[in-house]
Amino acid sequence: MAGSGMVFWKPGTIAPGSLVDRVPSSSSSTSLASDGRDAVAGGSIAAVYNPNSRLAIAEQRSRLPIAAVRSNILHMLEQYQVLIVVGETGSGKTTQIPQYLHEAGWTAGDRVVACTQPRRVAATSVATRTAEEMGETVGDLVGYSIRFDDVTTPGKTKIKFMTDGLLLREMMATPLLNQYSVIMLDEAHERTIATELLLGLLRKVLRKRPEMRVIVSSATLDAEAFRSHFNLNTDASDPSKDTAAILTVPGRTFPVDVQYLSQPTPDYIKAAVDAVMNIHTEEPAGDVLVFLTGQDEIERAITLLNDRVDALLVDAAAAKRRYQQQQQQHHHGDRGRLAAPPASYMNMRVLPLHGALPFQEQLAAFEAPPRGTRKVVISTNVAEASVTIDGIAYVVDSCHVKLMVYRPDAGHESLMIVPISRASAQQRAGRAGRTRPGKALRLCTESDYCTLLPERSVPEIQRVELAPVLLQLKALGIDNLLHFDFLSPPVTETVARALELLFALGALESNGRLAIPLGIRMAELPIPVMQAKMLLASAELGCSEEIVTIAAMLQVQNLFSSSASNRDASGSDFAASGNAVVDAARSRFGVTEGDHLTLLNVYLAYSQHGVGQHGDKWCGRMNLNPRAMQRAVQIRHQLMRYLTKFGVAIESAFGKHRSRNSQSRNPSDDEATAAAQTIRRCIAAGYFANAARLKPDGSYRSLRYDLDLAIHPSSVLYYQVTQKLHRPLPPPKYVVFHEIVQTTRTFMRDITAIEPEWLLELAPHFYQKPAMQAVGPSSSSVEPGSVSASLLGETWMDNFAVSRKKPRAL
DNA sequence: CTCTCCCT
Repeated sequence: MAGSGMVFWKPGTIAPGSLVDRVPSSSSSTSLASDGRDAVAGGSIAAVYNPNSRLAIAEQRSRLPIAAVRSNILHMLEQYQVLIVVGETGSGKTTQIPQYLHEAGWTAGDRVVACTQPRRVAATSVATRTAEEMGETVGDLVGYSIRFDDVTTPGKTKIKFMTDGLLLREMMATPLLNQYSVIMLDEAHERTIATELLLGLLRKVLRKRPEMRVIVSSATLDAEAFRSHFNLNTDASDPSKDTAAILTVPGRTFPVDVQYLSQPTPDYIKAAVDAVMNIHTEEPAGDVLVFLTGQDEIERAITLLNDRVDALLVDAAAAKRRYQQQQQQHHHGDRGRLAAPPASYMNMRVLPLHGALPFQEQLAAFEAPPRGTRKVVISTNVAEASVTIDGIAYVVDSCHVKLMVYRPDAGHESLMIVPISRASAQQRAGRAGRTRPGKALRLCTESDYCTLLPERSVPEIQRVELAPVLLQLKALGIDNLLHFDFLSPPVTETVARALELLFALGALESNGRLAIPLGIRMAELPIPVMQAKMLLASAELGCSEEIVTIAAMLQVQNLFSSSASNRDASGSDFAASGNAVVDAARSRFGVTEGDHLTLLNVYLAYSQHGVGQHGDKWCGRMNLNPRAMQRAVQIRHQLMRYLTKFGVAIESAFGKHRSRNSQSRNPSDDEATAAAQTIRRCIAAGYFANAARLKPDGSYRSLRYDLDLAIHPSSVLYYQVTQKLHRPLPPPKYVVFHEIVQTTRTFMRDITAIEPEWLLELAPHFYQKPAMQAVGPSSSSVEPGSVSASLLGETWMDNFAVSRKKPRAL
């Protein structure tokens, strides 16, 4: 048999390595024949040394469901320019189709086969697996390309896995994607924005490159929509002229028995806990995966579950004692009826899984439990598609998800808990059937499942703010957005809002064309549009050094995190103490100017103490997430390269304010204040459209859409203006903010204090002074921010305040 | 008194 220690080589070539452990056997020679055939067809594998056993791989390859349609795929690609492959999970399409294409000669010459993935981990892991199957090292014949990690060799790499967003970026440099002979859009049914745009753009490219081929891998539900999107045949009566076709490949997963509640539940967290306990006491061994919507729900469920397990163990111990006593009495001649021996239960290990967890704690959810222990992973949506946990036999699904939805009527995003789609529910249930038959319980009634859940999820492009998307399209030469072939057209009002913003930022001319060079540069920068504007404005304000750092820091999430040990040490209540630790960590770097300068502080401290030998320890003490910081460093380098490309000098705000003699010493307080002011002005230059003014009641009002806003509790300003400080500071009169998120209230996140005059100076096209100034001193003699709102009342403030000009119709 | 999840 082909053990994993065996070594095989292609017949007719010189075998590499030592002969010591090479034991020919009859079974290996038969399989070598089929193996050899593939290798010859590939034409590029010279000698093969594969410690993972090339033979076993060849057998596995030929057994995959997709292998049965290998020749169909290759033949259909001769006839049709676009092929929709409907392949259920486990069909092997992702790893096999690129290999088939390579073997069939689609990579001859300089040509490359590309396969896009919605996620970075998928691109890397699938590349690794494909390379292994081909007996290659990743980066040679098979490579991958994701942001900050390009593992390909130009001229040598023939099969390239990449994120969909990166291929979209490549189109800016090479609009016809000339190096690629075939592009496979994998997981297209997920409808990420990048895939959505690629679908529209490739339709154009295919007309100009008749020799090119596109493969779209999709779930059943969307296949016909993809086919008609790409089919250029207008004559429905003559299918022989079709240019796109659908091919269905069976999947290979195990059956999952799906069950529903008999009654709807008012509390799916409690229902989930009941369900897990039921599985634990009634069902055979096998791990459980529970889908809830967020961190707080997960922590609540964990507490409830651990209590229930404790109670169960106490009960079981008591039952065992009673039973033993009964048995003893029985032996002593008591003739009473004997109870059945009490059930003995496995141990249970309950683990959380969500994005805010430190990396080490995330890993715990993937570790196999000890023998005799049942693992229960309580997860957010990450476990639906982004990661796979081995050994799951039971799924408990709340049938809800937390979703960010842009609301054009309100002009901001909303983080809502909504029912999932039936497509999502199927995907979640499938997580129980990857290695053996499984069971799934949906925490809703079957009739609610059929009537209340939508068939499929709303594509991302229909629920996000569109400014970056439209800017990208403009930069790719799509001037008339109305004529672009969106598979799912975006919401008209969202388009209007986005164009309005792009115009206000100066990225678009009044005729709707991309402004040169500002619009092009903003499109090139891989950051949100307001930050791109801020970064480019820093060139004129002389603070690019600091702004590039702030821009990089704004890109990373979960900067602060508290490890389990921190939480345990600091208090009894799991969730609350963890938050307190994070709050304390944040306040350590906090400055009164707000979150952007706080982020700058964090970065400066990190670059002094957080790198090198004891760097991670320092991060641990500061409750900083080292991976997030490393990513910020990478992003900062990338942004620096863009600035260099644009010819922007790297200047420090401190350099500007420091006198010639004082280069060596630390800046004085005055100098620091002046530098901070320059930086805040620059922040306002990018974020001017997101400005808010303090009201007498202590809340804020946005200038653009007249919304009532609150400071998000993650902001240093929240910390400073509440009783958390020994002596709370007065809240700033005017602020700009990075984003609005509506959850329990409408919050501003990432906030910086500004002066209102800056809005008039930096964005005179956007803001005006009010015509009427009823009461109080003239605006030029008194700084508005210095006037106490509570003293003078809101009417005065309103009359005095800077206000938003009427938006210009586009 | 808060943090679904991806991507350039």
